[in-house]
Amino acid sequence: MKWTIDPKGSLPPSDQIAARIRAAVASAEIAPGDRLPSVRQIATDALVNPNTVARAIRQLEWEHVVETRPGDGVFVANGAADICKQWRDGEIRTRLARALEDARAAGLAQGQLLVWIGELIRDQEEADFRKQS
Amino acid sequence: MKWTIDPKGSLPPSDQIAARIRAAVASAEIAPGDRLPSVRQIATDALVNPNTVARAIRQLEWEHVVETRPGDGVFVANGAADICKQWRDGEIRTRLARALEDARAAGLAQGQLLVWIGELIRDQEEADFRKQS
Amino acid sequence: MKWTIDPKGSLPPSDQIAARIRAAVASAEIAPGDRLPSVRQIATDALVNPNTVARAIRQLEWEHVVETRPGDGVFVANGAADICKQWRDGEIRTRLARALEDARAAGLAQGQLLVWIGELIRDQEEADFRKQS
Amino acid sequence: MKWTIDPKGSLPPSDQIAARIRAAVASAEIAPGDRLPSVRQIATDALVNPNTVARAIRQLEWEHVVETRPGDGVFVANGAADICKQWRDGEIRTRLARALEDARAAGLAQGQLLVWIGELIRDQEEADFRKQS
DNA sequence: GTGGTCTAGACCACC
DNA sequence: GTGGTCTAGACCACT
Repeated sequence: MKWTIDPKGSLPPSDQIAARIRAAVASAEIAPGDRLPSVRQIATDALVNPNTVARAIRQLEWEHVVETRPGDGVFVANGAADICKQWRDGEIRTRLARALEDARAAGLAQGQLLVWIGELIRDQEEADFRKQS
Repeated sequence: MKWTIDPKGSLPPSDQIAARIRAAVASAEIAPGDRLPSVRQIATDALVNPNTVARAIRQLEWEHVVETRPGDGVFVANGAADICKQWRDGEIRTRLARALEDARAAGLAQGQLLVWIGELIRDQEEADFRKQS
Repeated sequence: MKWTIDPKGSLPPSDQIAARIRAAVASAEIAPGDRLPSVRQIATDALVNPNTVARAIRQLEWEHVVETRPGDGVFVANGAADICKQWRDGEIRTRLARALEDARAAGLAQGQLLVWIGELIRDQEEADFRKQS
Repeated sequence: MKWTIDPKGSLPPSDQIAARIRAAVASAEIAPGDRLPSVRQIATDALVNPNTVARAIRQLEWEHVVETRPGDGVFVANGAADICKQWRDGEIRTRLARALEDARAAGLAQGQLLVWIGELIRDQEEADFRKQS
C-alpha cells in the first residue's frame, strides 16, 4: 500500500490517511476481511506519527469501515465496500461539480466544455492503453 | 467588484488578486479601456495591504493585461480580453483534468462518470433557468 | 563587490542596484554560474533595505540576467553576459550621444571636438599604462 | 531667448539660469554690450522667482560676465565672450571625459568606441543638413 | 542559511 | 486624488 501524505495539505494528515484507506476499500485494493497493515507500519510508511494513524482508524471504526479485534489487528468490516464506494462517489461528484461550476461561472460555452471533457477522457484512455502494452 | 481573498490559501494573496482581475476581464465583467478600482480601494475591499495589490498590478502590467497611467489610474489594456480568456481556459482545463484523473484513479467506470457529468450540467442549466425567470 | 547607491539619484535605488549588477556581468566581474552575494548581504553593503534589493533581483530575473534557486541563492544566468553587454553598450552610446549633442548645440567646432576626444583617450591610455607598470 | 529650467534638476535653478546665459554668450547668441532681458522678464519666461534670477545675475557679475548699470539694466561685459567660451569648453570636456571614462571602465574596446563616436557625429551632421534644407 | 511574501506607514510624482 | 518607491520588521518555505 502506497502512502503520500502532505503534512500541510488542506486536510489534516489523519483525514488524509482515512481517505487513503477508504479509497483502497472502494477500489477493492483491500477487501472486507483483510487485515490492515499495523498502525506502526502505516506510521513509518506514511512518515507520520502513530497517534495520527490511530486517530484515522478510530474515525473509520466509527464509520463501520474497519473493526479492530484487540490483540489481533484492524480488519476491513463487512459492509465497508459499499460505504466506501458511496463516499468515493460523493467525493468525485463534489470535485466535478466544483470544476463544472467554476467553468460555468467563468462564462465558458457548454459546447467547449464538453469538447474538453472528451479530449481529456480520450487522452487518459490512450495513456492507460500505452501503459498496459 | 467582489473580493474574497484567503490570506493563507495555496496561492499568495497578490496572485489571488491578479487571478480575480484576470477572471473579471475574461468574463467581460470589466472591458478593455475600463478603469480598475484604485489600488487603495481594492486594498480596503479585499482586506489586504496596498503593496500587495500593487504587486498584483505590476504582474498584470507585464502580462499586458492592464496599463497604468500615472496619476490617473490603472486601465484594462487592449488585448487583455484574449489574454485573460486564454488564461481562464487553461485554468479550467487543468481543474477538469485533475478531477477526471482522480475519478479514473479511483477506479470509477467511465459510463458512470459521464452520467454524473450530464446530471451536473443539467442541474446547472435548471438553476440558471430558474434564476432568469 | 562595491556598492555606491545614491538614495535620491535620478534612478530609484532598486534600479541602481540592478544597473550595478548588469555592469558587473557585462565587465565579467561576475560570470554566468556565479552566485551573487545574498540579498541581505547586498542590502547591508549598499545601505539599503532587503526589499529594495529583492525588487532589483526580480527585475533582473525577468530579464533572464539571473535565476534564483530558492533556499540556495541567486545565480548569474547563462545568457546573461550577452544581455548585459548589449545593455551596457546602449547606455554608453546614449551618454556619448548626449555629450556630443550638447557640444554641437554649444556651437563647438567639430575639429576642436575631435582634438579633445583624442586628448582624452590618449590621457586615459597613459593613465592605464602607468597603472600597469 | 529660450528658457528651459528644470526646478528639480541636479543643478539649482539659479545655476541653470546662469549657465544658460553663459552658453548664450559663448555661442554669440548675445554679444558684449548687449542688454539682457530684465530680471522680471527672465523670471516670467523661465517660470522662476525673480529672486532666483537676481542670484544668477549676481554670480555672473562676480565672474565679470555681466555688469549692471543701475537704473539702466544688465549688460554683457567686455571680456565676457572669452570667459564664457572657456567655461563652455570646460563643461563639454568634463562631460566628454566622464562619458569616455565610463566607457573605458566598462571595458569597451577603443575601436568600438571610435566607431560609435563617428556614427553619432555623422548622424548629427545629417540631421543638421536636413534641417537646413 | 537562503529568498519570497506580507503588513504597516512614509514620501514623492503626477494630474 | 492617482501610482510608485522606500523603509522596517515579521513569517513562511526551502536546503
